[in-house]
Amino acid sequence: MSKPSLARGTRDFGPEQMVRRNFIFDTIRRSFQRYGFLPLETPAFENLSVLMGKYGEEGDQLLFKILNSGDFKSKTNEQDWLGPYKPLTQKISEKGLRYDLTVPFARYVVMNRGTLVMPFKRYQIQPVWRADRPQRGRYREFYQCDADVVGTDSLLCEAEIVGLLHAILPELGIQDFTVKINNRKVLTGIATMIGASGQEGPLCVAIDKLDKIGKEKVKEELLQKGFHQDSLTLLEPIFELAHSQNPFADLKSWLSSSEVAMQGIAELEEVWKLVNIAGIPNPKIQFDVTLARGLSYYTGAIFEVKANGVQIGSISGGGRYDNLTGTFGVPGISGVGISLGVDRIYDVMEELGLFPDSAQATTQLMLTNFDRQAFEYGVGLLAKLRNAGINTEIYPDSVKLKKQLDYADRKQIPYVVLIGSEEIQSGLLTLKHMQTGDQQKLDIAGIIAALAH
RNA sequence: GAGGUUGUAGCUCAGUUGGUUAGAGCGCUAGAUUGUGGUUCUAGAGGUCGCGGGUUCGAGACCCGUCUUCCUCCCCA
Repeated sequence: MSKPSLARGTRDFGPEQMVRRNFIFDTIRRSFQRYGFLPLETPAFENLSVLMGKYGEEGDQLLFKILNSGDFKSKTNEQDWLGPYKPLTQKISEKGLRYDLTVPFARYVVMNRGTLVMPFKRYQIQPVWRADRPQRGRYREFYQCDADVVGTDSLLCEAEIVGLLHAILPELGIQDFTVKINNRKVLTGIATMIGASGQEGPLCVAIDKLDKIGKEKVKEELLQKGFHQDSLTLLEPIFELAHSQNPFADLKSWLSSSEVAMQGIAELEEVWKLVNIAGIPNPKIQFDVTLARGLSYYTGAIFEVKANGVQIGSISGGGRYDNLTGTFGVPGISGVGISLGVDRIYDVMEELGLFPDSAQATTQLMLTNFDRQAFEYGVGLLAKLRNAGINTEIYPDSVKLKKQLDYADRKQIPYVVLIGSEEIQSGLLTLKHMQTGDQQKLDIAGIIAALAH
């Protein structure tokens, strides 16, 4: 009785949207394969033990948890229901919807490490779910397109990611974008340097907002989070780096005492070098110390891609994680990957008017029919036309011609064939071009020839 | 998770300080046109006013709750 509705933050994709989305998926998939990545799919939901603790506290909260089926209540006692919700959640929910594709991938690698060809390169295009508040460009169900390499420390992988992005985005029509790159090791070094070792989490979150809220607000936030005034003084050089001509050199002199930071800088320089050798013309990469990213598992390079000229969050993000498989008991497998957000890319393309109009019509030719006899005659022609490579359909009811033509018009079908008793007798069918209204009498071979080119 | 905002026909929206039978445009259906769509004309169908309570003689309008929309935080694709 009640009106149907969509769950919050979810959407249907109609035929028109799907044609466009498939264009994006196909483009991304083609490039992934061209770079040697193999396809993988994992289940929509995982055991919570796999998911929990991988995305930080915030992430755990944003996980969609699945209520145990059956009598979940029987395994709890009265005290569970009186106490806080988190311990109770653990007792009544053991599974959750995946939050990203990287963690399930790490799980897969660990479970199949004996059989995988290392380094293992996989791509994965599937929806993920997050229980946060929907906004523009933010949904509770959305698709990610991931490409990851595990089992090698080579910084070529980082450079290849830059290459991938420079292959995919322009092919979608997105010419003006920036690949922001940073390295977690640099951030770790900075944290140690200012005497806030181990505090890079909150430090990153605050620094990340520099270009949004400005230097003073960042300092304010850090003080609130318990950083000492001395730390802030030591942190001062970071604010100059944003405008630096040669940021790597400045970083090196500032952080010379930190071994970790120096390694991070060396990695960054190597990535820049490899990108140049790889010959990507005019690479749109930018070093950004303030780039932090909240996902807690990153340990090396960090990426984020912004489409310029639109008010939509980042369309892609990624980085290197040294110990993601370690949390599943198999340390020492380093990985690096990138994730493209199809839904945001769609929004960007729509805002920039990058979708071609034509992509929509799939039917090229429709047969009309005036009566039962014409209907049967038309049905008999379908295979011939389709075998000739023409996307063909016949109107399924012998209703008024007006209605049939109206249908063809609305579906933007370019050609219609009129079949009546006259046509059946002569074998000459009327081919009508919907846009111009031109009609000509042709036999079936003539129609196929007319539509062939 | 915090704060704000929105919801009336399939769509976009009117609806006065609470007052009788809730409107328009577009779209839809049928006809004008028994073998010709996109233009025009005519007629028609379509609404538990998001949902649930409350105030009132009377609620689309006021109050409370809830869901949803969009926005700012938080965080992210």
